[in-house]
Amino acid sequence: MHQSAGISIGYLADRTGLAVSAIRYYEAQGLVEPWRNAGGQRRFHRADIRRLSFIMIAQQFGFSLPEIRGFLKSLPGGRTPTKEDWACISANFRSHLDQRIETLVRLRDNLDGCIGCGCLSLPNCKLYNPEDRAAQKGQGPRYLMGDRPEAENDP
Amino acid sequence: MHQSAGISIGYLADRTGLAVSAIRYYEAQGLVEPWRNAGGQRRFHRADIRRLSFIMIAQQFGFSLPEIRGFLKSLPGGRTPTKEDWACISANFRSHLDQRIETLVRLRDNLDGCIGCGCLSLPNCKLYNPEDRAAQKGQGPRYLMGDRPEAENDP
DNA sequence: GTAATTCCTAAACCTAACTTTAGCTCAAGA
DNA sequence: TCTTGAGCTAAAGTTAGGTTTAGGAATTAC
Repeated sequence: MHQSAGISIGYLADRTGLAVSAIRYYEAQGLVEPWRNAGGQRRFHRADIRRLSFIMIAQQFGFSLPEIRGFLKSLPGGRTPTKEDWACISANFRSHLDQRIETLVRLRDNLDGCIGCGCLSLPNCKLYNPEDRAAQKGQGPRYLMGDRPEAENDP
Repeated sequence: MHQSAGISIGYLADRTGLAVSAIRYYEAQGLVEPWRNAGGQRRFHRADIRRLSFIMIAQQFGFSLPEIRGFLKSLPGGRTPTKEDWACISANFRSHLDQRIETLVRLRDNLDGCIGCGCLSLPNCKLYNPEDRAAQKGQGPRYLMGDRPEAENDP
């Protein structure tokens, strides 16, 4: 199989707009796996241009490199990914994306209640509701917007 | 004016769910401005509970501390913020939030074209379009998804 | 064939957003 | 009063996602 010489890291950098150092960093993070030529230099598959572009796009959507590595795991290791491989990974990616957007929209809508009440703090504020709070990412404030159910004015 | 003794950093931490060290860090970043008591300990306004909660919420939406400081600048310095003050800042915040969500949705819709074509790379992919690319945050890939208009198969 | 690029590694450095540590002071309760 | 928890500062450490630097080695261009 005349797998060809592969492309150099510099060429890959030119084609993707990434810095050479970033590509080496991605390799260290297991996002791309070049081989080496006789002189020890990295050689990449032409398909890695697409792979790295996918990484850049996913980053724009706020996914971390480990999350992106997870997406990329579904791509075949031995051969060049086909249209179908990419369609599959894209669909998976898309569903995570939808989730992310929905979370933001829900938080925004909750915030709307706060703007309506004009104080960001009353019990009728939805961000204040435990169930809504549970949906938030990370730890979040224990008592959102500064009030505990019982009191605003204890010691 | 019996401005009261103010609240301690530990109490503020308990009420917001933030670490004491985080609150001190926010002070260093100019997000909150406590005064000191006779013994040199920080004292906060009760209204700072709300202020810090706002910071936490804005962070969940992905805003940086400098951006959040910008939002908070519209709050009055001398007096405790009123309902109206908070309504104003919330509206401002909301519009930035809308922008952020729109950007994500637009990117997602562009990605849909790619999923449709199944390859994440053809010229009919919208992420490939210079105008759409211009709308992206950050530098972004120069030739998105791995193809230049002219060629997939040059050197 | 030689000069200019490009590439290599390892290690240090960078920013954001914090946390941890060390050593010391203040305040609150029995 | 005295002990213990809470607070103070300054500096160093941490994670993510890289970049920069230093000192060589391989490639490419003329």
